[in-house]
Amino acid sequence: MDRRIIKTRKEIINAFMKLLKKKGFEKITIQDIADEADINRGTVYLHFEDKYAIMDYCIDSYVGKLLENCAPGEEIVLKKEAFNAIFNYLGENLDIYKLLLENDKNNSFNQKLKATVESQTEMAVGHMVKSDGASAEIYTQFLVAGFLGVIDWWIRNYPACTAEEATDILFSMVTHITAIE
Amino acid sequence: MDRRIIKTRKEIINAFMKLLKKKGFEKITIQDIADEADINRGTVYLHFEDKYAIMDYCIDSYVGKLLENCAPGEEIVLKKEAFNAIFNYLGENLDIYKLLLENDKNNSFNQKLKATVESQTEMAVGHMVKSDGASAEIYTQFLVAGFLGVIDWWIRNYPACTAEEATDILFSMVTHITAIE
DNA sequence: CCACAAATGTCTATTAATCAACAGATTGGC
DNA sequence: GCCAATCTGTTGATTAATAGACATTTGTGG
Repeated sequence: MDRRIIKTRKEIINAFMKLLKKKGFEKITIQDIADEADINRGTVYLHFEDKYAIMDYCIDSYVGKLLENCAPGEEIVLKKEAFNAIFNYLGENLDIYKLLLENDKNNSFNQKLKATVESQTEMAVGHMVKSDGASAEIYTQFLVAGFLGVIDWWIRNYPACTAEEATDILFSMVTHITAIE
Repeated sequence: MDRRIIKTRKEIINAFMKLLKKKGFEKITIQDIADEADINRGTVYLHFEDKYAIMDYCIDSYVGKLLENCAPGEEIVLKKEAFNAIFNYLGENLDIYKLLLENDKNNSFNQKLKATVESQTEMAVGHMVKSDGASAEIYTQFLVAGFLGVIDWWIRNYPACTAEEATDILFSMVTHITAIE
């Protein structure tokens, strides 16, 4: 892709995140973003409909970064190393993810994360428990919701516990559940 | 001026200075600069004839920064605060100025600096010593050359002495000379 | 010494970003 | 409420940067 597009988009989201931190979503104007990014105001409109679209794009890309940084192309959940990688990565970039969650009124973050986690959990559950369709699906839904719930809580309430503690407790619950059979 | 020009030029000189530090002037290629700056190679040619022009531009702009940071619009030399400001600024950005001097085969740095220092010294000397034309000019030339020589030595040999020591010694010499009359 | 890779300098067509101007919508203070 | 200032969303003309291609030059290793 054209370098200019990549650079401009990066500048916009950097400016947006900076402003999100400084004054909160509601007070952000397109003008602000253009000024902060040092680009023409019209250029912002070439890339995004409005600031809601920018917020959405941010969530998208940061969820993407989280996933690709923690399990590039492989199964994400139900492996202890993967859990650990996720909590560690979140810990290192906590300010960003906290900011996103706090300003995410539509629960987009969880929904986007769920899309990937769900499909990969399905596969993992398919391998581990030999159950008929309905019961496997219940396992899956329970695991996914539990996992996402803990992630959400951990980000919002850090430092309620360390990444290691979160990993250990979460993983032990998952293994107990998948061993019920 | 168009933002794009400013940004691109900044990216080029940043890349150039980084490469100057990493591999030295001779080994730098236009290709390198384009890669490092993450811009198209052709774009470099839109702004500069060759890498010598970039080097020249760097010296120009860093001499400019030095001057405007130390005496914005006023007389530069023959005031203690000005001396102090110059040495302090140089000290804070020593890596850059050292790099420039070490790679300045044409003595451009001194020449460019001289242009400003000379004209302002002339004025200062005109006020301080009541001499006829020729003798005032000798005062001026002596002061300018001495000043530039100390600056050059100080940058190349830091930390031979602190900014404060350099300021004090240089200023005491200047005051003794201008008091000869 | 030759071959092959990399860098150069230049070009064209295309695209993204710019500025400036606009009328209409919001907002905050008096 | 109203005025002024700001922000919005869009436009059109212009300019800078892009990718890609090209023939040429440089320079390094076999």
